[in-house]
Amino acid sequence: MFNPVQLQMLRLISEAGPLSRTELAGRTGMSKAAVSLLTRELLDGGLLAETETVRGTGRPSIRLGLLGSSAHFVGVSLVEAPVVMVLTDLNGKLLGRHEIDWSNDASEVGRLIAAGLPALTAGRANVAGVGVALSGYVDPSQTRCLKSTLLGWQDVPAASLMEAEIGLPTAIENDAKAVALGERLFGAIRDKGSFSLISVGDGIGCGHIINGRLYRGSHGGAGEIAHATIEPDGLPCRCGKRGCLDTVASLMAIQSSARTAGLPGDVKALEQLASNGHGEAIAILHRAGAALGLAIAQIIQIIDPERIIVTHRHGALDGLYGTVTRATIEANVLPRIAGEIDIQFRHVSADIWARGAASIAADKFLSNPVLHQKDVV
Amino acid sequence: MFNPVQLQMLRLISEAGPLSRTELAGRTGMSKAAVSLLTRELLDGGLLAETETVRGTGRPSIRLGLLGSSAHFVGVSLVEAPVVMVLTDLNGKLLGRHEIDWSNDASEVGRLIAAGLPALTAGRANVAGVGVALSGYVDPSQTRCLKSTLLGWQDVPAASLMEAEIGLPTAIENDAKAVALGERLFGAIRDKGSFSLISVGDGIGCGHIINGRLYRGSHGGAGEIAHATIEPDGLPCRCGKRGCLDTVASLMAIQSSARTAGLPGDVKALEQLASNGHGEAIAILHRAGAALGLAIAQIIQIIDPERIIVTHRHGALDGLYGTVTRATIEANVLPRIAGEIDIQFRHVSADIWARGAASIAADKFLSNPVLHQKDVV
DNA sequence: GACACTTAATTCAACACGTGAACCAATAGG
DNA sequence: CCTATTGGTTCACGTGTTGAATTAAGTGTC
Repeated sequence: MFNPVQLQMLRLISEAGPLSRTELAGRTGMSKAAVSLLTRELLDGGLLAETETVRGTGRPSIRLGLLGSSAHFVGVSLVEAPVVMVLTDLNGKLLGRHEIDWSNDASEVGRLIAAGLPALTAGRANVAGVGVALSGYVDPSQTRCLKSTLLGWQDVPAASLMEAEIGLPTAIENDAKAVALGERLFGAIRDKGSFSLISVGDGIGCGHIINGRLYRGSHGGAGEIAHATIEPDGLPCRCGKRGCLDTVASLMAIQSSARTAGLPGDVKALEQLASNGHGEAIAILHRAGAALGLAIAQIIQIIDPERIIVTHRHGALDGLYGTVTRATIEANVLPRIAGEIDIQFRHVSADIWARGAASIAADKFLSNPVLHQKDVV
Repeated sequence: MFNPVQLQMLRLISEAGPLSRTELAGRTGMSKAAVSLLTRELLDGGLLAETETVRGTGRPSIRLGLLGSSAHFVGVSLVEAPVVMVLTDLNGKLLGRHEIDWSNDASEVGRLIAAGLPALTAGRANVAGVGVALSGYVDPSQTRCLKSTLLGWQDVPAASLMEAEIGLPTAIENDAKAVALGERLFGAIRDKGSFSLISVGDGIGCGHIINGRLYRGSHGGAGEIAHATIEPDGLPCRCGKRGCLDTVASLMAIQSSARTAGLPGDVKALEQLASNGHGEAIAILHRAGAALGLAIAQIIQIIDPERIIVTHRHGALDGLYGTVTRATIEANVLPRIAGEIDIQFRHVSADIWARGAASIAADKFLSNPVLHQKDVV
């Protein structure tokens, strides 16, 4: 339908915001004549719209922006209960939110999603696709779940099963990878650079964006730092190994350690105790921070990204845990690199998974912008 | 000069060996008509040649292969003394070898290279470029050395300085990255996949090929596992940190540990002692293997490559060291991933650096196949 | 306020490139 | 010797892109 240069234009505008035709000509390397023709098709197709006119010397330039309403995306988080569905537009703007029941049966999930769609979309048409984030490994085509312990899946064609119920193009992806892509496509870091996003929650996940593209690894296993060995001969992990990052630094692990020590499992309470000088609380948080920091340092040493983003909920990294994490990164990365890397800690809400999932659908749409029949249901 | 499709054809043939025009049409997506025209230019330009005719049913197909002699590359290893220069053709075939004096002055190195060229090339024309491998960080344009402890360089425009003396396009690259690219371009793994190459020698280096391309990292620091922390609170390292892989697993570190224990510094001798049950020798080698294995496991968990190649000299990894390395990798990678990854240990000679360096020049040539004036010096 | 100047965007004839279909070439097998 | 089969070439044609000219829409100046 659209040619590769047009797709490139959509990506450029998605990254940089509205651009004038002349700017597009410069960035794509096409002539102004070509841009004029190609953008006309995109305008006619309803994907772009003239947003603002910028005045300077000479004729004002007209910025062309993505027409958000040209396509909507549904993102579903199968990461935890309740299952959150969100609706976004092409710019990543959140337009709706809906919760549905949990299920670990793919077809049933599909039915629940389908049933939730009317409430979510509130009559909005142009839903271009559905993305589902889940904990586990996903194949390169983003249709089969190779393995998910949480869902009890092993080589399940989950996307196909759901798609059969939903009637819209559906793709699945690993939760952390979806969040990383969400940051690239819908978030603050929309450039062609490289970053790794580490999400700290009940578990720990990581997704890499390399040269602007989601890097999934050869077996969908890139970024599996939760089961990287951080403490050789450490605690046994449910994965069968020992001393995995997950056994020390995840909120679940911290909670478990705290309870064993007769302390409250809540991280905030633990941080409070630590700030009052409670030795055991300090030890638990220090150990978690040291482990997470070491793992992040390994990532930096191995792939040297431009940025590291650590997302956390409930302010989990606002206290000692975060401080030790930062200090440990600093101490275990070569100084000349450490100074160059932008490390951000960021609060996020529970909806981050669903938004990331929506970005999976949006990414597919930007590679093949076809609107489907179900528009006017 | 040549269009992108023609460059793609050169890469395809470099990867897969000689291909017929029909095969090229299939792989590039071009029509047979286009391939016929485009290959003719490449044949006329002297880059391709008809190599063999394959008979089957129907008209035999004529394979087109890279004409090795169409371009020659000089690779120089500034990694250790003596400085080795090699001459290769476009297929990576070694055509010459020459040693020159060591210097850490870039212009002087340039003069030494220039002086060595006649002996190396032995009258062969079409030298398209020079690549130099060195220990340190190199900028993305492969012209400036940002930092090299060994050479005492800090932000030195080394490639430009050398080029001024040599009169041929010259590029520099980190040693391990050059070796990894050499494997991709000249070696056994010429596909578009992903692998990490770990080179174990006096020091330890690592280069990543991701989706068929050298991944350098945002600051040229990808793969710096030598200074990844493997033993927190371990021995101090010259980089200022503690417990770096380099302090435990490099041949230098092993040698140093052995001498401290009053044992021979040679790895072979140490392996011999270990196989006779010498406790201290076993401990040193075991510790090295555990460290290297853990570092490789981290790489696998973080980037999930298709392959890991560990290169070593003097058979350093043939004994206990290698055995422990393998076992440690196995024990610290998620089983479902471990089983999927091809891990190879490979003996290499000292010329591997220079050959890798030549591949840097070859890679540039394949992106812009222009032969330069100096041909007929 | 008329005019020159500047930059954005469009139009249009010219053209380069890739394609499909037909054609020629070279072999194996009957 | 004929046919089937596959590889490779030729050529008229169409599509998509370009450069130059043109139109458009402003600002700054005297």
